[in-house]
Amino acid sequence: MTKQVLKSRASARPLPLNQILAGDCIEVMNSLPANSVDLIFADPPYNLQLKGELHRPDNSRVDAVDDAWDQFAGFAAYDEFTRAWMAAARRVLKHDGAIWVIGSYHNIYRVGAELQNQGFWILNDVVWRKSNPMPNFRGKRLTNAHETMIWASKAESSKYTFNYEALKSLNEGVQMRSDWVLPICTGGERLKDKDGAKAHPTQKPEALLHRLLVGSTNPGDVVLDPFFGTGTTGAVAKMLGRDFIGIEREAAYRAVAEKRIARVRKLDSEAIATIRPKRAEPRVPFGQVVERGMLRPGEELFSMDNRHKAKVRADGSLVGNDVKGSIHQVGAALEGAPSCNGWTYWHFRREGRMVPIDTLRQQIRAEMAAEDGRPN
Amino acid sequence: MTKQVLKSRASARPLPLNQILAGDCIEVMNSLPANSVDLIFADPPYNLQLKGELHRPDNSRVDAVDDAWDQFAGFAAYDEFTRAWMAAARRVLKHDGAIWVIGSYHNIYRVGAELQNQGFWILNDVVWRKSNPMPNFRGKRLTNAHETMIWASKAESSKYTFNYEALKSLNEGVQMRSDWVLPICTGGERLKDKDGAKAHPTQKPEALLHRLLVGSTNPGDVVLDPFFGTGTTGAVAKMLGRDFIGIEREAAYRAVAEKRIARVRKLDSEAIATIRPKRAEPRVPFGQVVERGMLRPGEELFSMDNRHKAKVRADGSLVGNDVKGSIHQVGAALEGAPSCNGWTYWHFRREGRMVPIDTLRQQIRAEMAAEDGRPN
DNA sequence: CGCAAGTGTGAATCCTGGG
DNA sequence: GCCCAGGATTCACACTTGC
Repeated sequence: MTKQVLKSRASARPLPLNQILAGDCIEVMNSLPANSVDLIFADPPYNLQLKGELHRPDNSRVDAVDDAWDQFAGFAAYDEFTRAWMAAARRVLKHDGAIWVIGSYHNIYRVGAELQNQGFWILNDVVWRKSNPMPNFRGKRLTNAHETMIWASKAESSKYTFNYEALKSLNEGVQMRSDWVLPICTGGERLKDKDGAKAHPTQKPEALLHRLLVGSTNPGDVVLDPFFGTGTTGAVAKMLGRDFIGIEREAAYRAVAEKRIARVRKLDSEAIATIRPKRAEPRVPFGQVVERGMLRPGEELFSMDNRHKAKVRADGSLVGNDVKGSIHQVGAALEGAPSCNGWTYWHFRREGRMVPIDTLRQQIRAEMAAEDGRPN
Repeated sequence: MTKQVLKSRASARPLPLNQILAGDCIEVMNSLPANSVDLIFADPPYNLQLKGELHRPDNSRVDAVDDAWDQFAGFAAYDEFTRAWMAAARRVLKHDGAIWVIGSYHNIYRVGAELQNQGFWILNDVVWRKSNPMPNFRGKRLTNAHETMIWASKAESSKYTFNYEALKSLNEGVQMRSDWVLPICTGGERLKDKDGAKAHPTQKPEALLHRLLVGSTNPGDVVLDPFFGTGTTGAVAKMLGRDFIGIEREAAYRAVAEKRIARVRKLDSEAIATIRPKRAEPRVPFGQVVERGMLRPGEELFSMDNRHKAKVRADGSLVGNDVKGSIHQVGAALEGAPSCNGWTYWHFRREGRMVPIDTLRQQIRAEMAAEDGRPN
């Protein structure tokens, strides 16, 4: 049993969580409360030159195009479509929320420019580098071996979610880059109709959504996908303990997605949990180290290279070489640096060895965690 | 002596070939005859919009791109700038010509949309994946590890130049993809002032231009670079036997570029010529050795017993004693053998010693392992 | 001389909470 | 909103210095 309609926001209307909503995504999004979802993943139609696939927001069909003038009409119609769905998405998104949009060179430049025009703030563009792309059969161009994803917060001032440590961990301890090498969706993951044909022409690999959701959402966040298709976003969101809202116009895709997501089992919370960043640790004033007697007033601290020293004072400040202030301020002043992390800069002597004072902070934090009964 | 003013077109005005023209690129381009250049490479300002200073974790300051030429009032101003230079470039370009524009997420979406708006026809977007990008020091986003290049013909109907076989040969028999892994410009290639400071903040690597010009121009073609900077385009064009026209506003950049290009020696026509190789066993592409500058086109390779030699060409093929082909094919032909492992057969001279080219392959493999050995 | 260790640096939209 | 201060944060190379 998944919760279906639970979360309510400032708006009185509840969110239809973990459901696939039928209909045109613009209309459906406009029926949702404003400022209510944490992340949007959008995989809009790429088509500019494909005949008969492009519709205006009012569902009227755009005529096929092939000459230069009609090309312009094609772009104008696509831009209008983009503007409309993106504005609707923007309204639903929380101020601190973010959006991902995936596309190819056919549409991504229109999309990226419109994101900026609407006030979204691009955080990165990410290249999905396909390890097994389709070759260019006619040999007239380069193998089109990648797609582009744009990651943008709702505004420059948004406090977007970014799980830096989790992605670094996914990347064997090295900071995650903006180029992601992943195979396209094939084999058992690729959904098929009864007759064996692929259920959706552009099904995205779950690995892509996995990395994306781990990196830019937290467990319990609400992820909206206005072009849901066969539900890769929903499947991965469910697995990772995120809530999703899918919107899909085609009944056939909705049916496939429903079945698919029903089969997905949510990972247990231990598996979902990721490394907690240090920023999330409670702040410990250096004065507490002194108060608790872990360091005594008058004791001397040393920089790692032993070139600088300072004396601890009763109020938790330091004094060294005529400089007084916090552990950070004195360290910065002595080094002539713009800033300094005093916790890692200063060391005390114990049994002839130099120990960073950060070990004392970690001790205090461990005690605080034990008191709260909270896992560290 | 290079030819200076030779080619004339339908227009009576001659083209100022292999020169660096001073001034605003829009005015200068408008002074050139219409429909006269074969390729444009444009590296316009990215409009980075940097705010404060940034320091590395070791407190050293990042030398940011804060030059006046990258300052724009906003997107509207940047769009107007883009529209203007692109229209001027379009006028100068032959109907069957093409354009490359490089940028980052800050500007590339504006650029790509305007390309389409002006009627250019995007052929590919190419991702330059940097093997050694600057990290994201604060851990707030993904490492910005790539830049984007858009390749577009003047119109959908253009018969653009694409040397499929040459690029395939550079990639040792495998179709060239839309993602190119190349290091940023450092070391001896990076131009410095007298005081050791970098001469230009955003100098592009020659390997990038090498691949681009081999793939999308022919010898004798005219390449226009309206944002010439310190002249990477001109240097590579000259080496590869293409003519260039550079436009640069800053006198200091022009001076550096002049000196740089004067030092470049044009490869002989045999080295420049590209071939249609028969299918070679794909392994590590020998072309990468050339692209990365580990061996220069024109350099001679020798058999271990010194009885045979061959010359390296720009597309990674060899020519020796009227035999042309891959390192393996030429070795086999010269030995009268049914087959030959070119990697162990061929040697180059360094400091009087003969070194097998296989050491270079091992070097590349080590780098590739470092890049791809971990999940990206 | 070689190897190890240390230093410098690259198109970057790079912090956050409390008062 | 602003100001202030705590304190968190890096990868791949090339080059230099030291033993």
